[in-house]
Amino acid sequence: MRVSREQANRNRENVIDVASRLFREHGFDGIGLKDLMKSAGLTQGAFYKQFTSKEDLVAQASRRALEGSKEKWMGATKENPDDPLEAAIAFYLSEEHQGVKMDGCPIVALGADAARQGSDVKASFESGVKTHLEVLSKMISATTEAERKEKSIAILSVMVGALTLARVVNDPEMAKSFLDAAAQKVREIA
Amino acid sequence: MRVSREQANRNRENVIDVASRLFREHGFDGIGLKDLMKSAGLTQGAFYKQFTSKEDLVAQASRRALEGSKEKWMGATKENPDDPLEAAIAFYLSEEHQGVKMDGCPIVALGADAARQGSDVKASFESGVKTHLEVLSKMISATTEAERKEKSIAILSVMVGALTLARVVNDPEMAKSFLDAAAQKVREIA
DNA sequence: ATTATCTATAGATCTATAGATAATGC
DNA sequence: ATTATCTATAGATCTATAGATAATGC
Repeated sequence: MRVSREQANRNRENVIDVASRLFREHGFDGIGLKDLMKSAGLTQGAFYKQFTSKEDLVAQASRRALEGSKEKWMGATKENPDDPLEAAIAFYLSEEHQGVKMDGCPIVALGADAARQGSDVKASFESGVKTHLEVLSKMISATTEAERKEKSIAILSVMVGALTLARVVNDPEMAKSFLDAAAQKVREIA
Repeated sequence: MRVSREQANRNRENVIDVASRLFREHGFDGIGLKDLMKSAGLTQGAFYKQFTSKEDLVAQASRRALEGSKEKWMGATKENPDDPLEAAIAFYLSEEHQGVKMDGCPIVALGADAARQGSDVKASFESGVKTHLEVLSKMISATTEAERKEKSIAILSVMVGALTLARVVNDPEMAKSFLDAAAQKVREIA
């Protein structure tokens, strides 16, 4: 039953990866440790040798999710080096992103949940938001650093807000109009 | 034990009011029917004579919360008829609103939760978001109706996004910088 | 007679822990 | 000898239902 240290580490990383996806899909309170561990190919009993509590996993999975999201943002620069912001708009404000929460932006999928959590979880979000803003700030034009910061915050806010709005309505056309209006304003702000 | 029809109606409305606040504070999954009913001065057993399921209450409490939020937006016009948008900025992008979820914007407090719910809950949010946009659209300038719509969507998105960001970080100064940057951009957009 | 609310409970699920097991690592 | 994982379970909590109670409303 016991596995090697390396395997145990792989297992732990896998649990964090799985949790980072399932939390985004169901919310922190929407999925239990039993199902999480099962999805990672383990049983619930193995959980507490790896994590001190569910909140511990919540914090680690949040960090993981935000790191993955930042990677996606950075990928936009690679995909379209001449206009990275347009590439970011293309993936972030897309109908696909609206539909697929599991692999999407954790700020939108879990922002309301995170606001109710303790400082460990918020620390994961804080450092993730910070790096998002850093990546984003390199995609835009500005004459001063203050302007660059303000623009980055505004753009991330528009995108987070518009995706949130798009996801809470039934009407797909209304949702699309939110994403499109946000895309247009992001271009104007940048 | 039985109460009059009028009292029963008052009780039901009270449960919806209480739920609209406690859901915003704890999330749809973060508070149970027992505590909800207790906060409304009733016991859990009375719940199912008034509601068909917890999801039913979730949908009704969401509608109630969004109506209250719209009222607050409309109050901004009364408070500062010359510049209603500035009044809206003052209450929405404030540190107080960042701190108090229970009476705050349900789109921010419950957006991530609502995205996971069924079409009844989303219908509550859809009609609420629509009316928010209508109120907001009267606070801004525009040459065409399309521009007015786009601006309204962008402004609501920035505000929802910035408040979300402000609530998921630990650092109060960072949070304030999000609210301030958003306020500035909202003024520029309008 | 009807019914809004109460107490009580069924049955499922939640987090966390206990003890057994079997493979690792010294 | 240590320990990662397993099965099993404790104790709390969740949604929903059942049946009793007492006041309303006809």
